[in-house]
Amino acid sequence: MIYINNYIEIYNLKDFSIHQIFDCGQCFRFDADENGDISGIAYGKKIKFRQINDTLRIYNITNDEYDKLWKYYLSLDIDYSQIKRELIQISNNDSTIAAAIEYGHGIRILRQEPWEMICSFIISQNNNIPRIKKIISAMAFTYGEPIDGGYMFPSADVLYNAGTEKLMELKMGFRAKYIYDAAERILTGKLDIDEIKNLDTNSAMNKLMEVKGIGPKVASCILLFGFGRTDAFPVDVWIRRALENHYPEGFDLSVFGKYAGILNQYLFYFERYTNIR
DNA sequence: GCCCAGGGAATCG
DNA sequence: CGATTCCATGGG
Repeated sequence: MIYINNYIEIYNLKDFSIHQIFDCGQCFRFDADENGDISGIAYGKKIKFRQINDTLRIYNITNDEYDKLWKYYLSLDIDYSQIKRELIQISNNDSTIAAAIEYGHGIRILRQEPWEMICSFIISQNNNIPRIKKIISAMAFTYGEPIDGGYMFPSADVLYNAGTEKLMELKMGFRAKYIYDAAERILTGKLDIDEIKNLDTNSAMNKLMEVKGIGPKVASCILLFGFGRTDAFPVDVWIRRALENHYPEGFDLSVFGKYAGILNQYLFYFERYTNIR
């Protein structure tokens, strides 16, 4: 893959760190290389990011594509400074929340592709990040359309036609039947991406949880990272630890409303990388 | 309620 | 080093 002066640049970025964004457990198809650049595939395109201070260079896209797609993918249409102020104000200057926001100052929630997120977070259950990445990579390599520099994430159609036994060969174990069920539901219309987009978050959770292998944690990850639902609050082991450690008396999630999911990411990243055990 | 599924990473002794 | 634990969900 060669990028010949084929890039755009964004200047004066605030609340934006490409390394934090791609290292907070929301995305499984991007990796840092030895230069610190981050490359991967999304929306059927291989792209590469290079950030130096408050300038971001994006290789392999045009300004027009940035305006139409990648700006939203990176949530650069959202004022995170304002969201941070609101979170701190709502929490009455809670010291943990302030510290978590300070620590993960450059995190943004990516708006990724819904079907890929459904599969990715089904695969993620009871699993660790290196292996999740391997399985998703194998799915793309084996069943995805080839593009310049890699493979697209495969459609529900090809995954369904592969069948559970062939999916098992990708080392996804007992999750193969869950992927198969999700693919079947997409093909038969029992699960409709556009319908989910129009449901309120609670109804969308329930709809997603009709799929075998999707429980509350996986459903809220899908909504947060694949549908831009920043009110979804996935509770995984790190969030559970964060809440137990810092709020032993209990934590009132409801007051954070539509930004609870963004707070979730600050807390996750803070707990994951600052607290040993 | 409890254990297992399939596997590799992380952590322990 | 080998042994054990971890991980989110559903089914027996």
